[in-house]
Amino acid sequence: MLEDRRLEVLRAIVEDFVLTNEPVGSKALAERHNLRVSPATVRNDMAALEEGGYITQPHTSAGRVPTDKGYRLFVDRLSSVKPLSPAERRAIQSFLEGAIDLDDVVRRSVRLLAQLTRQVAVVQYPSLSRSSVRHIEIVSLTPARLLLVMITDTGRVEQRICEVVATADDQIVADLRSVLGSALHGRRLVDVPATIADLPETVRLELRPYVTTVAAALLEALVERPEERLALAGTANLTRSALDFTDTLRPVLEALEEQVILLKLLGEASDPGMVTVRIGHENDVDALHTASVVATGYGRTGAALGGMGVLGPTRMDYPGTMAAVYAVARYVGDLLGAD
Amino acid sequence: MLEDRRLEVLRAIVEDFVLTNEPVGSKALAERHNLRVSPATVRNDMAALEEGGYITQPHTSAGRVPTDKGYRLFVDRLSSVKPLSPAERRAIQSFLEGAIDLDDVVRRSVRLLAQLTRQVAVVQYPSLSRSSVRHIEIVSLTPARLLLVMITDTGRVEQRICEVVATADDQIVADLRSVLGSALHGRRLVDVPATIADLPETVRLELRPYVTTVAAALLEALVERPEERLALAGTANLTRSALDFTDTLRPVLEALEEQVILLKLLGEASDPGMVTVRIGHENDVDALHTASVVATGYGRTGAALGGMGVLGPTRMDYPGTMAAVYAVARYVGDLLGAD
DNA sequence: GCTGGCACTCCGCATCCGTGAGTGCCAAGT
DNA sequence: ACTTGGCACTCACGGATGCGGAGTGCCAGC
Repeated sequence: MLEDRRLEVLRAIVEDFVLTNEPVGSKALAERHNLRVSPATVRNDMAALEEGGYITQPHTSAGRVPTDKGYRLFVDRLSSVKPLSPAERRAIQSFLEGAIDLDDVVRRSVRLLAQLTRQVAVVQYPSLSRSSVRHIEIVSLTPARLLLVMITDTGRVEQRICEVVATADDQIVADLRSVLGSALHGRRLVDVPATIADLPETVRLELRPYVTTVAAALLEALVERPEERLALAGTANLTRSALDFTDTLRPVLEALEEQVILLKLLGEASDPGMVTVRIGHENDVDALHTASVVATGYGRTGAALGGMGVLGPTRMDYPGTMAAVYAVARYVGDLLGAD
Repeated sequence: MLEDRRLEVLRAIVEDFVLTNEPVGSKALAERHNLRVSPATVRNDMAALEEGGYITQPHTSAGRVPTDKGYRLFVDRLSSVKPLSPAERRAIQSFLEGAIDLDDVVRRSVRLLAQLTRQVAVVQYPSLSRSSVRHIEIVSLTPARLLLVMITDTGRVEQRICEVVATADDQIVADLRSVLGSALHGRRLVDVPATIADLPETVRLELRPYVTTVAAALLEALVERPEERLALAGTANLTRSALDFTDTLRPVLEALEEQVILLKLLGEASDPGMVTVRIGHENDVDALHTASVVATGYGRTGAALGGMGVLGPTRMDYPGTMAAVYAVARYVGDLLGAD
C-alpha cells in the first residue's frame, strides 16, 4: 500500500515534469493528481524516493526531478503502452504507402518518426549482412574495367568497380555473370565470402583469373563496408529541449554525425517487436549522457532487417515515443517484408 | 586616397570582427592595423561607412559591426584569394583519393569541407539530368515484376521496380534489355524521354506492351525524381557561432532538412571554377537571413555535375572558406571527370 | 583634412534585497 | 504506524540600483 503510493508519486512526478519541464513540488502534485493525501505525506514519500535515488532536487528548496534511475523505473513498471490513435495509424500507413522504392521508404520513415515523436529520428537501411542476394550483374565499362552490381532481396543495390588484368570480352563477361549468378543467387550475404572462396577452382582455366579478381573485389566490398547506411531527421527538434549550447547540444550533434555511434545505438536493440529504451548514462557514449534512445528493429522477428529509433532528452514522453517507434517499425517491416 | 583608407578601415573591421566576434572600436583598430592615423580619424571614416550602410553599431557607444552590404563590398573588392597551404592541398588530395566509389567520394568530400571550413557543408550528388546513361540492366524478380537499374557515367545507380501485365520470360527480358540498351546507351538523361517516347513502335508486336510499360516506368523515374541527392555534414559547427536557440539555430536546422532549399542554394551557383557568395539577406529563404552561403559547382566547366558549398554565419572567414570550397570542388571534379 | 580633447551615452557586471515556492522536521491526531 | 498541519528555513529568481569603461560625436586647433 505504502509502496504503491510511492510509485504512484514517482509516476506523477515523471508525468508532470515531462509536461512542464519544471521541478515539481509536493503541493502541486497533491492537487493535480488525485492522490488523496496531503502535501506533507507526499513530501515524506519524496524524501524516500530521493533516498532511493529515483528523484533529485536541482537545488535545495526546489521541486524534484526524476533521475535516470527514476525514468528507468517508470519505463519498466509504471508506464502503460499508449496505443496510437486510429488517425495516427492511418497517417503512418498512408504516408508510407506512397513510397516508390527502398530509398524512399527509408526517407519517409525517418521523417515520419521525427514528426510523430518531435525528436531526432534514425533509421538504418536494411542491413546487408542480414539480407540475401537477389541478383548479381556484371557490366563491362571498358574492356579492363568491370562494374559489379549486387541487388539484395530488400531492394538495396550495391555497386563496385573492379579492374581486371587482361581485357574481358563479351563472352567472358557473360560467363562470369552466369558463374557468379548461379553460385550466389539466394545466398545470404554473410555466407557469400565462404561461397566465393573456392569458386575459382570450379571454373575452366581461362576464366579463373577473372573470377579470382572479381571475387576479391566482392569480398572487399563486403568487408570494407559492413558500413551500414543511415538516414537521420529532426535534428532541429534538439533545440526544443536543449538549454545551453556547448555543454548539451554540440556534443549530441557531433555524436549524430558519427555513423559508428548511431549504429551502436540501434544495433543493440535489433529485435523487432521489442522496443528498448536506453536512458541517460545507460548510453555508453559520453556525449549522450543527457539523452535517451528509444529503438527497435524492423523486419521478421528473429531476423531483423535493420534498426530504427529516436533520440531525445531524458525528459521525454516515453510511452508515446515507444508507441510511435513500435508502430512505424511494424509498418516498415511489413512493407519491406512483403517484397 | 581618402576613399582608399575608408576601404582599408572596412577591411580591418571585417577582419577583426570575424576574428573576435566583438564589435570593433576605433581605438583598437588604429592600433592593431597599422593605419598610421589616429583613432579620431578612424572615427570619421567609420561615420562615413555607417552613413553608406556598410557598418552599424549594435547600440550607441559600442563598436561597429559589418552589415551584409559591408561584407558584400569586402568579398567583392577587398578580399584577396587566400591560397591553401601545400599541406592542406595534400591533405585534400590524399583524403579524397582513398574513396572507393561515388558514394564514398561524396561522403568524404562533405566531411572534408566541413572540417576545413568549420562550417556546415553540403555536397550534391552528380546531377542525374547532366549525366548520361552508361548501362541499363533489367532483372526479372518474379515473372511479372522487373527491376530496372540504370547506371550513369558518373557512377550513380538508379533503380526502379516495375510491374508488367503479362509474365515476361527470359527471352523477353533479354530482348527488352537489348532494345533499351542500344536505344539509350550513351544518351544524356535529359534526352531519354524523347528517345523512349516512340520506342514501342520500333519493336516486334509481342514485345510492345513490355516496352511500353518499362518506358513508362523509366519516364516516371526520371520525372518523379528530379530529386537530387545531397550529403550534409558539420551541423555541429553551427553551435560555434549561433548564440541563441529559437531565433537563430532552429530555423537554420529546419532549413537544412529541406532538400529543396539546399538544392536552391547550390543550384544558383553551379558554374565550376566560379565561387559564388550569398550573404545574409541575399538568401531569399527567410531562415537564412543571418547566414551566408559559399558555393560552387564541380565538374567540367559549362557542364557542371553538381554543386557543393558551405553555410555559416555572415560573420565568416570568406577568403579562407572560398579557397577551401574552390579547392575541394576542383579535386572532386577531377576525380569524377577522369572516370 | 588630421588630431587631441572632452562630454556624453549606455552596456555589462556586480550587488542587493524582497518574494515565494518548496523543503525538512516535529508534534499532534487518527 | 501513518498521516497531517504547522513552522522555520533555504535559496533561486527578478527587479532596482550603482559603477566602470569602452566607445562615440563633436569641436577647436594645427
